[in-house]
Amino acid sequence: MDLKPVRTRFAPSPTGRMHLGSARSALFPFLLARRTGGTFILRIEDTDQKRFVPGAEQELIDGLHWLGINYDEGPDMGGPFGPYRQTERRGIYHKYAWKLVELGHAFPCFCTHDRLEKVRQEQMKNKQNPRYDGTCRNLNFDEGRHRAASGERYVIRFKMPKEGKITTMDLVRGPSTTENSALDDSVLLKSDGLPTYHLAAMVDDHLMEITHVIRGSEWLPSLPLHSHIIRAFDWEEPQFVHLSVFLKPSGKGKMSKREAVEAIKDGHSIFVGDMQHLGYIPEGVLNWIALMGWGVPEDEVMTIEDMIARFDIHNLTPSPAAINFAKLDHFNATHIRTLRTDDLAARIKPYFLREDLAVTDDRLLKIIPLIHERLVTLDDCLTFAAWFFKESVEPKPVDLVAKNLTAAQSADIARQAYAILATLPQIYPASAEPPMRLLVERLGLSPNQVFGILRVAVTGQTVSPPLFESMEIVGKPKVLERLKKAIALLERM
RNA sequence: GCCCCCAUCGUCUAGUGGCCCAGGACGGGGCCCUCUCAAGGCCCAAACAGCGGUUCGAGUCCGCUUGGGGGCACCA
Repeated sequence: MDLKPVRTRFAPSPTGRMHLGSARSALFPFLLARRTGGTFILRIEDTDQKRFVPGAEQELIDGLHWLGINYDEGPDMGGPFGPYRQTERRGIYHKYAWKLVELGHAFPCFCTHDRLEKVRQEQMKNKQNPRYDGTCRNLNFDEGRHRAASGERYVIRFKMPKEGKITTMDLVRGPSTTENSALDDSVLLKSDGLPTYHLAAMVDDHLMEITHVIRGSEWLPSLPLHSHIIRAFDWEEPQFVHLSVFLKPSGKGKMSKREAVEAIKDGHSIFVGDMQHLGYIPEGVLNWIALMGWGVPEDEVMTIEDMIARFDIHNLTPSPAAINFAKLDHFNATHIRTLRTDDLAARIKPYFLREDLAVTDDRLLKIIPLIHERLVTLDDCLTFAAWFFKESVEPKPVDLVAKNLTAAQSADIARQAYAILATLPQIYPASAEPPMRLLVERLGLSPNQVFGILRVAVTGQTVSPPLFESMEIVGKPKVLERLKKAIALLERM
């Protein structure tokens, strides 16, 4: 791969929540920039005042920060090519739009919305493609400038050539040729003075010296327009890469708003902002996102550093990718397993606190080794270990009855276990397990039956970390107290 | 309706004309380990959308069909 330092960007519009697609649109240009020792910038494309959502920009910034996708220039930190928020660059676009008019590649258009709408209806009725009808296309330059200066409402449209064709280039799909006659006189500058995406993005990418534009494939159809704009200015064209879209898990279509909300009920989400709450760690989420649309020949479990070292545009895949939450769980669990004990403890603690459990660091550190490899998401720590921080547990009596045994028999076993454990100075695996196994043998039962009773008695649940290690942490007095309670429960059945 | 893009196991993908009776990962199934649940180990099932070309030879190149996705705004 060519390793000349590149300048790449993530240019979201603050119109909603940050989802997987946005995250990947940020990740890949970030990886390319880091791979080549280049620069990655964040630019906010907020030229649509109607769809603007307050707080969306902050969610974007928080999301990037959480994922570890750090940018070198952006609205919150500045940089040599600022400002990085398009509404703050209004004057720039105005200047360039009129420059294009001067160059004969664009024209001011004074057509009203109503008239254009009627024309469009007519065209649709006649089964024609809806297009601008060219009314203002050949307006005299001075007249146009005069009418605009006198306060008449206008937009500036690109003057698309009527004939000829243009060949565009996408790095993962190769060249593509389009007939100019299929293209419209698109609006570049809106009547509110702000640019459309087509103008703003091209101007900014040029001014900010972007070398590689990595963006969603929804832009592919307008690439010919973008190429035309760039060539009209006689600018150097950046390399374009269009990422495939994400499909819903079934692979049938994009995920709808409703389906996105549905997913959260199953503990899954397509929104970056929900991930932490759901117990996902950035390493897992990042690995998952990276592998959708990127074919990595080597080991698929990667840290962000691995990704940087391996990233190559030529391994990007053009076909749409279905979201697979099972794979997210896999990567999350795998990355959790690589965490150091103290790191995991720090990450897990908030989930206990969230449930108002009295966590102590000391006990938490002892518990981690018992639950570490059992965690798929961080909040799984609650299902395995919440009981460690409770004064008492409330086992269901039926759970205390061992398989193929009666309540009375189970109670008797519990009494015998109690008697043995009570004689020990302390309870820990080496002291408690051998005598318990002897008991199992003497009774002619399976370890599962006997240990099962003890597990439910001590932890209050049928699934738990290893029994004797758990007992050690809880301590002898509590173990005996809980056993006594369990015996009482069994006797009452 | 018009334009554009895509097409290998259920899913994400490897594969750039012979190394492929197609490899890996997730998920699924089985076995082992085992105090539950995990983790780990071993094994199994599972795909080149179809049809025509090109070629000595095609998953790999070309065309068509089909299927899927995206776009046709003073939204991005």
